Amino acid sequence: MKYQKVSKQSILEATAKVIAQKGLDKTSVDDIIKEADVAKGSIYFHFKNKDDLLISAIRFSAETRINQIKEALKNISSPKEKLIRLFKANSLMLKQDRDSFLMTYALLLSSHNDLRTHVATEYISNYITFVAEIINEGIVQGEFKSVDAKSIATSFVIANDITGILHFANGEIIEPEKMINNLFKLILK
Amino acid sequence: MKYQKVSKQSILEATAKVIAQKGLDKTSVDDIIKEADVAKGSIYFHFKNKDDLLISAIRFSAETRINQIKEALKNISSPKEKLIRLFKANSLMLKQDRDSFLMTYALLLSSHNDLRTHVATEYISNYITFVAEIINEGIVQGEFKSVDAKSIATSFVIANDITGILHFANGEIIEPEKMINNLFKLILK
Amino acid sequence: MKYQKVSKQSILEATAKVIAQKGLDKTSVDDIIKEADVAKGSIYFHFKNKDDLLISAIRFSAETRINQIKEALKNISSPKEKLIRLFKANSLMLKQDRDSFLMTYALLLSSHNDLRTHVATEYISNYITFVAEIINEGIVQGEFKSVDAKSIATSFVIANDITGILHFANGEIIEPEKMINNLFKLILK
Amino acid sequence: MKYQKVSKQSILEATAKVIAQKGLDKTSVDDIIKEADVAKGSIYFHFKNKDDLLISAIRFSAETRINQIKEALKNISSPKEKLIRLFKANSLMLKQDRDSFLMTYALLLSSHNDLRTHVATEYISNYITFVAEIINEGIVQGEFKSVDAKSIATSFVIANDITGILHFANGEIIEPEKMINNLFKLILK
DNA sequence: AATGAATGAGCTTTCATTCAT
DNA sequence: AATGAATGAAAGCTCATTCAT
Repeated sequence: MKYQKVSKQSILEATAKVIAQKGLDKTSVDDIIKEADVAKGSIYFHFKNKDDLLISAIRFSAETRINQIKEALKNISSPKEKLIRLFKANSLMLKQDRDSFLMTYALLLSSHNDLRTHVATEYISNYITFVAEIINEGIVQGEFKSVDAKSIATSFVIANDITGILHFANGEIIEPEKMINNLFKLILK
Repeated sequence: MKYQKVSKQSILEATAKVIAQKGLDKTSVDDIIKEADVAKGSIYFHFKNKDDLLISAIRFSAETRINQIKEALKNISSPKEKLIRLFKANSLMLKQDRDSFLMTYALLLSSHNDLRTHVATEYISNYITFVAEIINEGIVQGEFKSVDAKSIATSFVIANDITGILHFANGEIIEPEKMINNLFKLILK
Repeated sequence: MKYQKVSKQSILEATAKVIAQKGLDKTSVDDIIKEADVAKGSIYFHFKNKDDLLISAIRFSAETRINQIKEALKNISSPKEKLIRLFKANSLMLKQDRDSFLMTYALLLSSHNDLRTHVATEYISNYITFVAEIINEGIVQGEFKSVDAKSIATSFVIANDITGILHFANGEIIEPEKMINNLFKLILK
Repeated sequence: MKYQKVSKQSILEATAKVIAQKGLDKTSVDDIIKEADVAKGSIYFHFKNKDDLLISAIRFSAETRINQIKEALKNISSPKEKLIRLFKANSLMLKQDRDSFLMTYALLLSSHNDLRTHVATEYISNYITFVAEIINEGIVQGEFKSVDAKSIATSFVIANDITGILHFANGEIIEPEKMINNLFKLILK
């Protein structure tokens, strides 16, 4: 391999892919450089250390997901319709890249009070706030019952993601779509 | 330290504590023996290897929790009352022993399709089934609306546990009790 | 290699030998374990890190030297005779194990204000003080002129060691024995 | 930073400074480029490799020092006065640029029989020869006792430099000026 | 049963050197 | 000439596991 240009983003994508394949705690820097086809030193030129790389990769994935969701909701005005589309988009992404979700939650639960947790919590907090806003719109517009938006948003988002991760790992847990539909009915007027 | 009797249970508790403190992938056998105050060899006398220890620790914590919950519900007949007590007991345990919950979910999300995931999923499956049965009773007895019990149970259990773990790590996520109350209202007749 | 007993001292000796062969900055832990015939992990069981090992090895060598010197002076009462014997013993050791001296001074000059310098300075300080005491005795007993013992001791010890190290590396620098004899004459009455 | 002219001299000075600060075996090319504020490639344009840089740095420092000394002795005829001035100039340089002395001796003692040692020894040899000539002049002119000039010169130079380096690092070793004065008295008629 | 020193594969990281720009 | 991203061999270190006591 000879002095090719290394892009930070391609390292991040390779990292996310390897984490997806091997799991967070079994991913080695060697795996990543093989996948990204870069020299080991290049990793450490672009990232402070392995943890920095892992966190950056997961943040990158999470941001990509959020952006895709927001893209899917453009031009939709009905909050009800928005929520339906949002969870549909989320489910689709879960099926296509379950590992990206797994990574985020694994990171979230990998320890606490440090940078890792902070990055993962940030994503989930943002996501919940975004969903809560839609629910509040729906309440104002009369589509949804008068519920506590934050509570509902929190349970929807977390239950949906985790159920999705587990369902696609083994059939013991029910389909997230079925679950979310049944929850959804409860807040519809 | 000289030839003390080693209790398996104290190793399991130490394991849960260390994983909760340091995160799954940063927990070493050395950390565990320091916390448990036993010799390294003793770990390998009582457990086949590190993974066996981790899995045993999930099983132990999960069984302890389930038993405590069942104990708390003895002699209660109203399904509504049962659910209230169940989530109260769960919250109490979360506050007292967040470590054990964190470990269970950390292992659940630590990798793919292996024994760890299986054991953790088993616990959650059992728990969900138990809650779903109570909900079904409540529907039959007319205390709850006619909902899909499995869906509701799944979302309640998962949202409650994860929200609890996150809430007590940092204030960014709402209180699990508040959330579960607001969810609960939705299924009450 | 199978679970043999590892002695700390044999590691220290092997380390000193490797430093002697390769030089302080080219000595790797791999070199040391090959020489000592122990596993890498054993090094890190007995020493905090590589620097700790190097410093310990050099301290060990320095102490051994000082003890040999003191041994050589036992039962001698004349300060003049003591000094002669001391520098003879020192020269002998220098010829036999020039590298042990080299190590000490390399460490001394390898950086400053940290543990390394402290250890090396300690040895030299002790040695100088020891020589100064002999000179003072000699002054009192009338064998030596009335000189500043500390100044003379410092110059004798340092000039002798460094000249020895350099002389035995290449002939460009004069023999330490010749030099010290000529210095010695200057303080004799 | 964009296309500034790189001066070889500033790299050499930075090298001496970094080695003095961090010690020879902990000095990296990265440290040097940061100190010199030049690009990494520029080092390898001006020097064949790291060892070439180190050797050039000794040469540069040594030549600078020798020239300064010779400058200080111009127009002085008395050997006694010459020696006094020489050690005064040396002491001044040591105080002002201890780095350069430390580097020279660190490299001198860094390994065996290689180019580094040779270059450093060359400097010391030259210096000793220069001092010995002055002493011989002094003997001829009747200012000094009839001593072995080379022996005295060797001990003066080495003891003075090393004592100086050590004294200014920590107070445990006596002042070089005090020491050299006491030595000086011994050869005065 | 319990202990803890010993093992070594495999990990993360460093760093002298190269080279496209 | 100068720059700094890219390279990869080699370094230091960790840690699950073994086993003599």
